[in-house]
Amino acid sequence: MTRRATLTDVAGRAGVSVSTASRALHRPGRVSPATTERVQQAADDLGYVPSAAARQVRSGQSGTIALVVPDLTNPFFMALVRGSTRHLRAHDVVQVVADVEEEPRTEEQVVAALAGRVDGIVLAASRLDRAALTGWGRRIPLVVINRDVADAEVPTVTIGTQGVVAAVEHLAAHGHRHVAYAGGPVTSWSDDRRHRAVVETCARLGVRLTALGHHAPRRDAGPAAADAARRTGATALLAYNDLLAFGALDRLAETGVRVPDELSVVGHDDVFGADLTTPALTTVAVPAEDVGARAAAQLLAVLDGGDLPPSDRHVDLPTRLVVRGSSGAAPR
Amino acid sequence: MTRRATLTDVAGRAGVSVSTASRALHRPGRVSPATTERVQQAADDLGYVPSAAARQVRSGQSGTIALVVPDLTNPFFMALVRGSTRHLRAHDVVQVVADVEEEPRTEEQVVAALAGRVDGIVLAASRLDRAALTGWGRRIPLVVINRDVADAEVPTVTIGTQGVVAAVEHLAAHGHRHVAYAGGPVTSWSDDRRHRAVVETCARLGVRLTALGHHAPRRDAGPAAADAARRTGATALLAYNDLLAFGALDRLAETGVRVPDELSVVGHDDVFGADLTTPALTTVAVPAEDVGARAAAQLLAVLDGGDLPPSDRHVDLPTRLVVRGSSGAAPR
DNA sequence: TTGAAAGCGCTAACAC
DNA sequence: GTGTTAGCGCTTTCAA
Repeated sequence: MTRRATLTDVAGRAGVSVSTASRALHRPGRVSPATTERVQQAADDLGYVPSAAARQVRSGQSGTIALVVPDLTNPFFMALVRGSTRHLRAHDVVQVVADVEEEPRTEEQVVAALAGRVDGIVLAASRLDRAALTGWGRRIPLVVINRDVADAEVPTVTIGTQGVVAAVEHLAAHGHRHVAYAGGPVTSWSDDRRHRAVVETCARLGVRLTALGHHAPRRDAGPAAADAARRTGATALLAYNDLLAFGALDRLAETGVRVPDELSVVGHDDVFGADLTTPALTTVAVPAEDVGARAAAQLLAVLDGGDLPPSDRHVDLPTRLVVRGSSGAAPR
Repeated sequence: MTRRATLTDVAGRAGVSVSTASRALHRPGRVSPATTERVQQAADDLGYVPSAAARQVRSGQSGTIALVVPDLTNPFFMALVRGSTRHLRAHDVVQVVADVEEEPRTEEQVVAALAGRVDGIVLAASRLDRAALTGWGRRIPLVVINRDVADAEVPTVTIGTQGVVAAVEHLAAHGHRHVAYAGGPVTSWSDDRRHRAVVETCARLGVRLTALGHHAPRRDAGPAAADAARRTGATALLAYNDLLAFGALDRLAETGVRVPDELSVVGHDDVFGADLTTPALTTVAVPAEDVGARAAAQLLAVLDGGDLPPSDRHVDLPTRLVVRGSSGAAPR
């Protein structure tokens, strides 16, 4: 592989000017069939691939948007990515996916690196602080998922608390009087919102609630959450997400605690694998693909429509409880 | 959001020339502190973000490579993506991930769209035919994962058959005399290779083998594979990948077939969730992150080294069997 | 139908 | 230390 062929090379080989070559390649019809043929042949011989960058310099548009997620190995974000990909593909927009591995530092760097090469960015569950978020919002079209940047003019897509509320109600209906909540990352807005909803619902139903503090949203953080839950004497454990719940189930099985007989466990997200565990995990289903698609749609709207009607600036998608085997009646 | 600010805007606001502005921003030290300060202030005020495209037109390099995978929702590819991401991040290269959803047509389009905007492409488990592959290999630096393009000069990273061979040996050692193999996609090179290894090992050990034909590498294709396996009278089912094995387990549980007592099941990839099933899935562990990282490394080597020593052009990474509960002694 | 030339945003010689 | 200028690959007037 030597230097990539340029349009000038193609034009030279075909014995025409660059402009003719350009036209032949992109506006067939404005050039004689014979010439078109010659140019295409030359392009083929040379393995010519048009430079998107050069196009972009002229048009000011890259035809690319970026989707930044905190953890690609979390099946929830995969689903989200897929929803976004599909929407964008249908609109001929190339998508860049970046995984920042839950690191705010990395996220900042990645956003900085991406800002100059894409037309807009979707930030999923961003761990950036509000100032950074509004700062970037000034420099490049932004859409955030599961963050509230209400006063700032950044469009958002969030997921509702219907599911967790239903989860608490479900537990209360099965006789649980004491529930433990294993929280997510400190910087997580979702966790904050979810936690509030749980607090409120427990209060309303007269259920005692113990907060177990913050946890990394990963399976390996689950065992500690399970142990903590057991120590509180709660009869049900509500986990920030399914990965955490998986880890809790691991630990409970290991220590011989029967689920749900001795402890009910409820996750969140209904990720791949939630129905593989024994017992299968009761969890909150989130329309992750929709979330991705809506965010992509919002970004495209901002990009070519200019401004979004206020009603569309903040989309909140509903969640719902999926009851499986890991939750049941409270002990005794 | 109006037009994005350009370097000219910044220079204008700071009252200096574009080149000074450029230097102040990227080569502090070659410009007086006072000027640097003014320029940076102006850039900040304007929310200036340098255009990567413009840079690229000059340098001919985008600092971006693409990773194309057949299915992002398959945890195996997620792991691969992560390995690649990490390697590239460490080398300051931005990565574009594209999910082509097992569609050769989509793959072709995506590659075409990406070829002009990235410096190179890693194709994981490409479904493109050999001609298309070599064609693209001529136009842009390419590395393929789990494909054999031996004669063409495309570097490859493949995974070995140690794991499946060990799986067959393990089954034979436990008294299985008849094994069924549920194949992957028709266009899958991995399936072909894996299948051959199974055929050979079975022959060597005097184990009867029934091929169940091709299956989509997804959970929803598993039930049919399970049914087919049962009909053959085989005592063990070797699945092309874990997703297929999960689906088979679903179906076996549903129809009351005990695993492994009545039928042993072995998957491939050891994806997330393989240890969540009951019984946990015996499977072949693949160093997916390594695969991604090696492919990325190869591409970078091609990109800046020019040519790769022949010994490094084709990397084959070893796999190993992980025995869990889903496989055991043959019935009676 | 085709060609010449300008210009997109940026960097790097090359002056001063 | 700073400004002027040329040119990266491409598209698009504007002429011919």
